[in-house]
Amino acid sequence: MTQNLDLVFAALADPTRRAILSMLLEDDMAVTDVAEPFDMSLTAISKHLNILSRAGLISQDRRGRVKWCKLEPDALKVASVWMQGFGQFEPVHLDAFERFLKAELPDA
Amino acid sequence: MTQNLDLVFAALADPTRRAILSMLLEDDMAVTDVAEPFDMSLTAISKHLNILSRAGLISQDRRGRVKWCKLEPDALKVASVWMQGFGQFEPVHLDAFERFLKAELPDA
DNA sequence: ACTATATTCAACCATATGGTTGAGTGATGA
DNA sequence: TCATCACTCAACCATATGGTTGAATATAGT
Repeated sequence: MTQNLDLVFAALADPTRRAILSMLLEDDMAVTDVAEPFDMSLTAISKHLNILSRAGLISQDRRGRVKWCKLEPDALKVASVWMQGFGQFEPVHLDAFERFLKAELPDA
Repeated sequence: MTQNLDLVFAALADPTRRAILSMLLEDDMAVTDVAEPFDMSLTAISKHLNILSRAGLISQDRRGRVKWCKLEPDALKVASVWMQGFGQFEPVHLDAFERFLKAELPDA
């Protein structure tokens, strides 16, 4: 559990990896396409993707020679809930918060 | 900005530092008192506190020979907002979210 | 003045991180 | 079949991280 938080937060601490996550928000992508906008070797991107994968933030599905990367936003929830223990984000009210979201974002 | 996210997420990636933040949730503490429950040198804790401080997650106020550490939960907000860009946490609805919190938690 | 307390500094260590290059594997398609 | 494409592996490098110890600094109390 705490290990998972370690991995998630560590994964998010790198700007390249955060950028990758943002890209995957749009659509699933192949490793080569993920790498394209970065001024960095494919190997480096491959490593970043592994780190994101081990943290559970993405899943990778190899189809033929192409490995498709898919965002797994649920993995952020653990971190999000942890943070809600601080300041104005009270974990007690999570249920109410989710009801609120359902009402506000019916098709999200 | 992105630099700040780097520092905040990196600071949160260590279990000792997360534990320290949880402790400071209760009350402000002196460095020695923060260190007490950990099986680790005072120097190590001092370093952790510096990392938390540089990330803006705590402030340190030296009064005499004692340095008081204070939680700064607002620093988590940047990270929290960033995460809301994923999954069910839509940044667009932040204002509505804050109105919701004000209504649900009048004295938080 | 002296001693104890609170904290930091400096130097060091082992391991992790983020990057590189060059070679290797395996699927695709002409 | 054979070249190409998508990706990974292995080895390496520089720097960062998380920890240690022993000495240093500075305030507080007697």
